[in-house]
Amino acid sequence: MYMSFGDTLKTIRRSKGISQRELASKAGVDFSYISKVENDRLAPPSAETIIKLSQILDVPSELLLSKSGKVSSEIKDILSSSPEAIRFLNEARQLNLTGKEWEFLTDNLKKLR
Amino acid sequence: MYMSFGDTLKTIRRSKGISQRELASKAGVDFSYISKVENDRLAPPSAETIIKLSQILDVPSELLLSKSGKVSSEIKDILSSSPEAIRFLNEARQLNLTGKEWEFLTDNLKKLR
DNA sequence: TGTTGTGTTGAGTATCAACTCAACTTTTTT
DNA sequence: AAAAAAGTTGAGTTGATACTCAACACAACA
Repeated sequence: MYMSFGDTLKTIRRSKGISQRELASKAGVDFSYISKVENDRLAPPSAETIIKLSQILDVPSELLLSKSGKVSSEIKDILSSSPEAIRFLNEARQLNLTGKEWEFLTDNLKKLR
Repeated sequence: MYMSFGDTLKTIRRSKGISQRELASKAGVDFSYISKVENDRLAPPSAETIIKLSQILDVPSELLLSKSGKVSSEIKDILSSSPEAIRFLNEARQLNLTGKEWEFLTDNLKKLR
């Protein structure tokens, strides 16, 4: 069952017992903005704000980032670093890898060095 | 020696013996826009326009995309598809892989299936 | 019951991305 | 040297992104 960005944020926030106002002020945005985002009345925040929210809520940022369709500047950096990295991702796309397979690749990464 | 997006585009275009006006009209943008981009007076075009330009110039799109800092919608798709893919890239970032290593990973990808 | 905390809504704003259009200059060709 | 082609520049436009601010609603608890 698919959960939107808004639903996901709302669920996490509630599970941590923190109000929209508190989350918003810690993240440096208006609380009404959080409300709208949680109800999918506005698009997800910027990658940077999503990362802040994740830190405040103490969840891995990949969770919300992946639901947002936004790309962090760190990831942009690595894609800027080499055409080969982009090519790798394009190849990977055609294989439609599962989460488990990505994890396998992450493990393999360590063996590379 | 580093070449900016603009320099790269200009060099490729000239090597193909095609004018700004011709490139622009084929890509569906104004020629003056190409001029400014080539001289780095404007930021690189959108990922989609970069891909068009690459096709017209008959070069792999990764070349210009990597210099642009832009991310194609295809790549965004795969990052939206799983947090594990994002995690993989973040891990890879810390290793600061070389082009050769990325190519190695691309080859490995095929063995995965 | 009223006031305090929490969530929702509408309308508006600032900044940026990705360009266009018109005028001009420089270079190349004949 | 004149004309045509190619390139440059400034100023402006359009739409999206990423929000804010003020007003209101609702719920709960003292």
